Amino acid sequence: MTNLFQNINDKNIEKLKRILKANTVHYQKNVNILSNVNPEDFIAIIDTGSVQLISTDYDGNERIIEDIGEGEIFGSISYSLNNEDVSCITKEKTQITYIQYKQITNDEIIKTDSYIIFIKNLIKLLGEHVSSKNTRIELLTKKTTRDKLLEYFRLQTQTATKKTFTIPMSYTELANYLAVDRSAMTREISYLKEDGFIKTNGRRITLLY
Amino acid sequence: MTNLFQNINDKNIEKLKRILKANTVHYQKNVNILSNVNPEDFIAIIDTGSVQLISTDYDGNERIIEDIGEGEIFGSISYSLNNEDVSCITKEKTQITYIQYKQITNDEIIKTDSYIIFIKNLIKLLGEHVSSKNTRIELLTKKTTRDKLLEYFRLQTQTATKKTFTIPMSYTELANYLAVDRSAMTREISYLKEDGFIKTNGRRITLLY
DNA sequence: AAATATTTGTTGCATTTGCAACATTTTACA
DNA sequence: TGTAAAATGTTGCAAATGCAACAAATATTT
Repeated sequence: MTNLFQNINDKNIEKLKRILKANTVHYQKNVNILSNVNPEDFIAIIDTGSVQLISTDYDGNERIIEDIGEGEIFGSISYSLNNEDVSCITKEKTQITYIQYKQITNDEIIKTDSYIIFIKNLIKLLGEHVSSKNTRIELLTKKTTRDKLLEYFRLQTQTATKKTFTIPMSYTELANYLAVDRSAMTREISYLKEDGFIKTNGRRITLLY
Repeated sequence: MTNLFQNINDKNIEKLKRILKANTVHYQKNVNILSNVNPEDFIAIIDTGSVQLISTDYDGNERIIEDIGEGEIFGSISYSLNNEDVSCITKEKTQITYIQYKQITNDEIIKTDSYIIFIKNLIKLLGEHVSSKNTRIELLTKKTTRDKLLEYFRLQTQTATKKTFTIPMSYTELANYLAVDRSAMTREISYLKEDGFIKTNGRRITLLY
């Protein structure tokens, strides 16, 4: 995962942040932070901690749009607020740096040495963003819960070629991510165990095929 | 929708393309173009025409990842090929310009006047990409076909505040986009008509609420 | 450490959905 | 323009899934 300031030394990061008029804010846990942000286009970088973007529709149903962790970005370039009621809640103590979108191409910054690296990082980061959205769409378009789970498991093991892995979230969150009913998902996981596809130990899953 | 070369005059577009070592290729209809592209990271811009990204899983099921039209971009920054078999098929006669990702920050280009505008356009375009993915995810995470349809209809009318609109694709493609069975979707549309929610005339739909 | 909240697992039941197999209409193209 | 191909509409049926209502196990907080 790319970090917005990777390959830039600390001194230059500070310089960039100053020229970008970056604004760093600290939050406690469970704070709704979007209500504090001015509505202009911005990029937010999570320095430490994590947040969750949640939308609430007219029926009051909450839906997790995105989980955002350390080093990741979010903001108006990466999602539109539509008509929906989107809130952003810190999941723990969190530090966030805000950059106004329009500052990314201000007169001073384009003369800065590390600017090119910064832009490269930003473009790469946005690309990774699209890629992770595509992954979720791939999962969401699977027809059955079983197919969603098996594909999710496959993705978890494909990089490491390992047959055992630990899911990086709770089963409740996984059900949300896959957009299935949690209890129905648990049921399907039981069937997968019965059918000899997997073995589980808490959130640790071993593929038997 | 942003165009990668918007706000740049033709002369400068040519200059940029030259410095970016852009490569323009013409294709006939129904050609699999990804097989002709070298595997290095690239951005592809559709000058004219349109293409469809299709993945085929191990079962032979085809799934439309994305429809890409005039002025839009695709390529290795915006999706990863994973382990899947992704092919890119032209839907009509199509002209595509390829840019190597690494050229975006080459030594010569960063001295070019229109570079900043180009970068701005690229970042905006990538943001719009993420945004459209988010929209689809929002739809895919709705629980029932009815909810998916009603939300899709709402999104179609929200900008124009009109109650009537024409869906920009076939019902077959819409079913794919929403990841539901086509015939079941048709059935649900019938129910929506029965229940007085909508009125249809081909692909022209009027909301009655 | 006790109390509270959250997560996980289970299951009956009703609803929703995919699937299959059509007929019909519309569109593409040779 | 005629023919083939694609899109649309319909419906019975079986399978998958959401929902509800729990109990039990973990985690978190005070």
